[in-house]
Amino acid sequence: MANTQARPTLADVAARAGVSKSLVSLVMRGEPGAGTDTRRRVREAADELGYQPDSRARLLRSGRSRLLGVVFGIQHAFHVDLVTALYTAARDRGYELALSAVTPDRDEAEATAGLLQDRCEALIMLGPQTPAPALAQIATRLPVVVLARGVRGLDVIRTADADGLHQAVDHLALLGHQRIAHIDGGRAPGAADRRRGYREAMHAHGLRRHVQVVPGGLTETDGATAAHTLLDDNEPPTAVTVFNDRCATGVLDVLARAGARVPDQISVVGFDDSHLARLAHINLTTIAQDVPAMTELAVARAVDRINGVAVAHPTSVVAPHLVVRGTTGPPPA
Amino acid sequence: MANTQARPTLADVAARAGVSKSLVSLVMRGEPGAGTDTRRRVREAADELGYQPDSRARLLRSGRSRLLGVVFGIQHAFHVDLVTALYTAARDRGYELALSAVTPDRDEAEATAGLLQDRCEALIMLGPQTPAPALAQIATRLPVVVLARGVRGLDVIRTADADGLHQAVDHLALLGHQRIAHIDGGRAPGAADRRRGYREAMHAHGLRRHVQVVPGGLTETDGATAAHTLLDDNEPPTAVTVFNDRCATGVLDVLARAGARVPDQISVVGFDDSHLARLAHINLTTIAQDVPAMTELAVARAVDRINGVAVAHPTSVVAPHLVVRGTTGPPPA
DNA sequence: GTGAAAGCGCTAACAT
DNA sequence: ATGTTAGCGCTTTCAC
Repeated sequence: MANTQARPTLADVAARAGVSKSLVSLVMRGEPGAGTDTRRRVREAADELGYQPDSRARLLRSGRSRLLGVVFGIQHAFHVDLVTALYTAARDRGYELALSAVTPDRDEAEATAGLLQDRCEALIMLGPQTPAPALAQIATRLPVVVLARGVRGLDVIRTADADGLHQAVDHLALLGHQRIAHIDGGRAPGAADRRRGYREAMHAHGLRRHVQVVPGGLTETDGATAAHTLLDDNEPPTAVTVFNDRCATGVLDVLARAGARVPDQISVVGFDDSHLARLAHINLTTIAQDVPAMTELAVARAVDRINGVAVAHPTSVVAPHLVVRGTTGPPPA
Repeated sequence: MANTQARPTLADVAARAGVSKSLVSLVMRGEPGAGTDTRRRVREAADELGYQPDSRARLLRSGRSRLLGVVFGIQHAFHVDLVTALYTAARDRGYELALSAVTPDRDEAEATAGLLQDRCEALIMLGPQTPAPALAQIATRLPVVVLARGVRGLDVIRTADADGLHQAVDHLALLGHQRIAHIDGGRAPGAADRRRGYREAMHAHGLRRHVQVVPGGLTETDGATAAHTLLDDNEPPTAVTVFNDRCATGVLDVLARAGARVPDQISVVGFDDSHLARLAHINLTTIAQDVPAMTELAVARAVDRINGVAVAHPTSVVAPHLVVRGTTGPPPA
């Protein structure tokens, strides 16, 4: 249970195989320039000793870490989805991820500082709350790519939030809904754009007088509160678009307890298509953010910056799309 | 936006402050042995240059990383709670966390391999699925602490799962319930012990003939399925203990949709006291795992092993406790 | 209280 | 195809 023996080094392997360190180095990295027989002997020696290269030393010497730092909110369902996809995207381009979580007890500054010391080659920040100037300051030291939040002058990958709400309202209007409300995300990243999209779409459908924006937020609790507000209404809406899926589950929960049948009495549309929405018993109609596209763009952008490739447009906007599931239907007769 | 300038090194700071590298090294680490005035000058020079020590070089030289590797399932609500607390526990002992997530596309072996290369001084694995022999193999290379799963011969920190279910059944029996069912966790870590605790407690209360174990699982979907099974019953139970909170939310959701009032018609008890259970609209009565105690023990154990401290008992068991919220009450008359 | 020198494990540049 | 040398940025002796 104790690990008393010191780890073998490259020199140990070299001695055992009877060759120089350089050869071992080449073989371990799979580079050409070593004879077939030498190759085999080195491999054997390494296996026998249980040798594992020390990435710190390796990266210190080569001057690169091939590490992308990721700052994310571990409590956010959608961030979890993004991180999952980022792992894949990074691996495809030969990079590793260094995760640094924001928790109630560990703020963004602390999470970011850790990654800077690890000599990540770039930072990918998910929906950061850090003020734009502070982000810009960090960006003078290494490339920073911001995901899911708009920040002027920085590399940003984001969803066409307003467009998403157009799609949501279009869908509901087509089903025949008129009294369509929006539970918004307050100051959360993307909330302003989604609110705007909702308003524009309502206007476009001639439903201006039915516009109703209810204060909400990012969490289940925010959704629950907003749902109570809606139910207290004399003439509650027949459909509601919600800032995100997590908030929408709070809404659904309160509706179910109040005996309001979904979608017969009221339709609900979420946003994100996070894993929450796909759960069989939730089965939420939602606006899907294109996670694979966003994460691949984010990694690609980070790598481009690392390599000094010129970038035409710092902001990339990804189209969302409607996913119809079980929480939307025609309005009650 | 490009980071053209090279990062400043310790030598740069030394030159700027007009002192030797050694002094700068001392000051940056907050070690004693430098004059007050020198200290100030060094600090200034470092700030002006925006110097950040290179952790790789630092650790390479000192032979230590002060890094604890954590392998966790990013999709699991309870793991998220544990990671959050681990950050705090590690910081209190002067360690950092290196996170490596298990995702649908990235298995435990891959997550673990990454951390081994980073020269973590110990590994903390949350509810690992890796077979015991493979874990033991890793443990020959560095200290491994397993959280939330029992593994013979390894360092384990776990909750007294059976005891937790005793408390749940006691609570329900005291309220007057007799037909108490258990939705189990299948092959999940801890599931067998919780099932056993349920059976024992039912026997202790003379409710042997009411024992009913329904197949469940870890996720919301598993809970939803199990709830349907219960509702199809001729004589459904008046109370149900569920493997974990996540699964319990699925149960609650289905019950609400079916018009079953909680707790008037049926009481529900979860397990974990994850952040899910505390949400105002869920308000789930549950068996709380003592997350601060578990994480502190885990970090303490890892640090003890790193320092070669003798450990009397490899397995530490932490007591859970009942948290009564809104989903339990007396059985229907 | 301060500085000079050695070297952590590895890769890169230059031999042979 | 193989070996030798230097040095990444830092901490650690050991002098002064």
